[in-house]
Amino acid sequence: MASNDARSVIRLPAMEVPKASDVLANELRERILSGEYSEGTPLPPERELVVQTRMSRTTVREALRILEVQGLIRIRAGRSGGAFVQQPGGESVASSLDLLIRGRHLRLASVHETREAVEPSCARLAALHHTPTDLRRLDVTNDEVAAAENLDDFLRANVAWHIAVAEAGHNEILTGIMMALSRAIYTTTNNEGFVNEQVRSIAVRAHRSVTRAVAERDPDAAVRRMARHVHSYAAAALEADSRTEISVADH
Amino acid sequence: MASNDARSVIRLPAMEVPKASDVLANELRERILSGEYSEGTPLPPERELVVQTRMSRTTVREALRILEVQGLIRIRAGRSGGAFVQQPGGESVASSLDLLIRGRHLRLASVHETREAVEPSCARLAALHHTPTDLRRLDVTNDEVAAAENLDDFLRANVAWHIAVAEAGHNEILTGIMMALSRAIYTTTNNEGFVNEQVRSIAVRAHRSVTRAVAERDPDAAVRRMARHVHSYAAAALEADSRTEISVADH
DNA sequence: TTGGTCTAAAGGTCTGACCCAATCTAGCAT
DNA sequence: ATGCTAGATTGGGTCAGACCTTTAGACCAA
Repeated sequence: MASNDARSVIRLPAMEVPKASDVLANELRERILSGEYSEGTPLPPERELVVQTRMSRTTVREALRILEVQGLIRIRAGRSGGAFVQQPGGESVASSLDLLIRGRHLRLASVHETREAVEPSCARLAALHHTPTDLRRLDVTNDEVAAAENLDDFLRANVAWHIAVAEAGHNEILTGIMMALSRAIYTTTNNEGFVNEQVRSIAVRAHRSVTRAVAERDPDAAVRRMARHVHSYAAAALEADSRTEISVADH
Repeated sequence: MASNDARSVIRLPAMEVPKASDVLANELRERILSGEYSEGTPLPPERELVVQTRMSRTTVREALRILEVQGLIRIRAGRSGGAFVQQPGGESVASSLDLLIRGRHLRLASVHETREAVEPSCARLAALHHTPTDLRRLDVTNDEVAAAENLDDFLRANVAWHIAVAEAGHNEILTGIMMALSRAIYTTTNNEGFVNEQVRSIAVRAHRSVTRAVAERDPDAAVRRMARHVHSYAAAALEADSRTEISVADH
């Protein structure tokens, strides 16, 4: 090697040869993210993309599949089907967080830690930015929490209320994070049976007190009350299954 | 519609017919997430999966592509290549958050809001859970911040320090979130030119004071100082480009 | 009205071939 | 022996073309 150094002065950097499907996926992704195509705009049919790009249908389809998994397009079969542009929403963040949590077998503590970090801030933003519609939704969902007759109903309504708080803050990033955390907590708290009548009535009261702070646009109180609520809930859940890892969710 | 209600009492839910590639992807995903296969385990070659599943290679490949995008496998070409199991890491969360931020053209304020919500808690966890290695890394990266000679070096080192704080907290969810936020802030703060000598030296001092709190295992101080630092940085950045949306990152 | 049938458009799947990349190995040259 | 090069092998990447399935719409028949 060293003896060849003088052979030519030309030096080239290490190069990467991207896959064809990635090239197409990247191109389309940039266009979608740039906002060039608005929500719902149909991409050309696969066979049309084939003639335009001069790639094979296999390649085109792999590119579309990539974008679909990333939540950037939605694909429907049948006549007038095809690929339609879709701006990514909180769900894609939620599902990737979900994979992280389940795949790493993260301890329940990590999820609750994160929630304790995030949710009080959601309450704060909700107090600052909520609309009348948001307030109504908080009341409605908390009524459902109070009216729940079995464990599953309770958990579902509980998640709905917490997500309503996040959405009242009108910050889509935090909302996406909360959706993911809620899903994880939902699948773990289920089957645990630590949710008794007492826990439920305490939760309902805590929710009401947070809602009041939000309605009165008192961010500090909202933070304080939400922090206390989440912390005590986490402590109870952790005590109920100490040192347990998250079990695989039933699909 | 209403007149048809009486025609029959029978009600059926909307049904979904899953795609073959999704079926395979789901099957493999469940197995990977369950921990049945450890990190690095090779999946059978595509052609082998074809004979085992009696699906076509196209279908098998689409399934593998899905898992690859979700960060559950890594695919290498060439002899002794193939698909290898990979537990999802923070990067996949980061990239989906990145898509959300870029795709929705979220206001810079949203990103900073989220960061102000998350990062103080990272500091708190760092104060509680850090190891000697973590501390050293905080010092090293902050020295790089101080030594940076141009804007790009500064931003890079700055991101590295903040991620080091997150990792010192040993919570992978928060780490993933911080990675995503940092990436977004990096691409937006760049080109803005509000980072002058004064901002930089203030940042270095703030980092040192947070690091001290972490080293002394004083969670409250860590939270307070980090909150102040992040808040002032956000205020400065927001003032520098008020009411501006995130520009498309250069790839 | 209600249901059947047909057609066209579009995605979903299959087959089989060939191309490229990475690795291993046998054999040749020194 | 040593070292290197030329296949051989195993694997993913791409292509071309056919056929199946799903859906929308139109038209027809009871």
